Amino acid sequence: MRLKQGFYQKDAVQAAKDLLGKVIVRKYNDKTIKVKIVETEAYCGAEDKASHAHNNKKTKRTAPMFKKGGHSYIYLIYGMYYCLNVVTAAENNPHAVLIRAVEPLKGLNYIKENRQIKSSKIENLTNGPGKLSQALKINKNLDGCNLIESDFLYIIDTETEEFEIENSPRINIDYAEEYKDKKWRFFIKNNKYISRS
DNA sequence: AGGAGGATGGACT
DNA sequence: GTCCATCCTCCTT
Repeated sequence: MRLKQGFYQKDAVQAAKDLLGKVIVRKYNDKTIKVKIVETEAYCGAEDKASHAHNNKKTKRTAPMFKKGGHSYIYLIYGMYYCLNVVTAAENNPHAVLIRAVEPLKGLNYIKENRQIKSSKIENLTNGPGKLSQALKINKNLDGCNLIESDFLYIIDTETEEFEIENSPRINIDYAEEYKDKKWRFFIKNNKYISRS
């Protein structure tokens, strides 16, 4: 079942944990890809120095973070890769969850098609934020889209096996001063598709 | 198993 | 001009 508006009306830390095990559905050109979320990071409102929306900084790029929970926030990083975030909490409270790694469930052939790499290891296809965006053909066109209504990108809840959640500091946010040690990265314990241990 | 180097572009000072 | 919520390949231990 598709996650509804209510699911997203919570702070990013809670949402980052709740999103683990949920399934992202991506459709384009009559193709369907499904992947399970196995690793996330929470970026928490105006106080969080790691967040693009620190001090409520609202620009063309960060505007989607200020939307009501349940929208996407997609930005270009290092000139080459896109990162997919799920906006949470209330309108004008810029919380978002970065999807850092996913596990392929359906459409593996399409994922391989979208990811041209030498390595043939399945784990290397979607175990990082830039990788999974490439695998799912995620780009600026999907920035700010409504995950409750979109036919191209949304998240569903399915029967999943029990799992344990581990946490750690977030990746590559050395600039965030006292916020860089917050353990706001969450991942499924022992899952082989996480970006790093 | 881990580091160097490069690719590449938008946002911001 | 500098900084990035990154990744890939090739190289040395």
